[in-house]
Amino acid sequence: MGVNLKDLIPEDAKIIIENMRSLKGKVIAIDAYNALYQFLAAIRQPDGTPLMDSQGRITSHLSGLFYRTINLVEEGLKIVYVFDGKPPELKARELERRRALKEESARKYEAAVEAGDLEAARRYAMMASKLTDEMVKEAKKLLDALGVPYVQAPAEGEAQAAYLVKKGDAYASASQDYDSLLFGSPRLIRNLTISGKRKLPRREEYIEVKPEMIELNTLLSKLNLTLENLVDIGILVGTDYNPEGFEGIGVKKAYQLVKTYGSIEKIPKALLKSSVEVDVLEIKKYFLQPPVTDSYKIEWREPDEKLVFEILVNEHDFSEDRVKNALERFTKAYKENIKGVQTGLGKWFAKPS
DNA sequence: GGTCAGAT
DNA sequence: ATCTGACCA
Repeated sequence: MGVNLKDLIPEDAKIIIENMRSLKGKVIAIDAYNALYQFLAAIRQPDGTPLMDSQGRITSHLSGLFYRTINLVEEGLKIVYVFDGKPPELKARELERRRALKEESARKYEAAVEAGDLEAARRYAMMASKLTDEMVKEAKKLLDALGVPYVQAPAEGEAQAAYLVKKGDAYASASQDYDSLLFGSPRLIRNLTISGKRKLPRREEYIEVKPEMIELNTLLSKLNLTLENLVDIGILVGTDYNPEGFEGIGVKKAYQLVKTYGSIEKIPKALLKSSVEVDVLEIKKYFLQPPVTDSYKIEWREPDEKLVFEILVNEHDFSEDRVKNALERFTKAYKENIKGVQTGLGKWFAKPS
């Protein structure tokens, strides 16, 4: 779920990316869990059935990962995925909340199928989606075959992605969630896709969605806040580490409280009612100093087309023609946009193939 | 979510 | 050239 800062971000703190070319050559650290989960939830038939191979294994996440990665590389972006590690103990309640929600959704899905309500079936199937360890493993395998790098975070992927951007190893983090901003990412890109039509939930309407970038510094100065203030606001409205937030506090009140008292610690306890015990300081510390690692290498390699074929076509029944065509585009894009412009000695010593 | 082909 | 909708696995 992540922290909901949507209504806190002023329109003029968003940079709408009208043309992907403006990101050409930039390293973008994509929150892998966030991307895979969205593919898994969205790539389904009208009745909610996901794409599956002949052995009944779900392939929606692989389809999304494959085609979107190719599109982004074709636009000249240097993609690196960041995978979650072990979730912190602080997240236990949120994980339990999600598990319960999925269980509930699975029940509602069955009921909707029973009632023949396709629309509801699809909605609940989406909500019931569970990204398994096996799916994550398969995704990493595909990335290895494509020569697209990924970083394994020790804990939260969003924190590691933010760290890559802070260090300058990536230009921006990409996720639908705002958490990487709280983890201090200097730039966050949301809606990072090429084809920008999205169906509004519960409506027969489509809206055009364009990628948008939020710069942390711009955001903080527009709101006249420090990063610590922003973290405090996040905690007041609720984060993965205190999903309940505080009673009656949304972004508006949270902003006022932080502005009035200077920090969450100084807000009178009487104003902060919560159904559960919340260790505010621990959460705050987690956002400001999350576990991250320096042991990663971000290098793009030429795709191993045979291996990609083996995985997608032979193992998972993707159409040979489609994969072939997509790989052709990808290899061409790799050569033009990544290989040709990679710095360092690598290219001089690259093995002839 | 993304592709592809047919319609406009 | 852009849009629509069926299909993808």
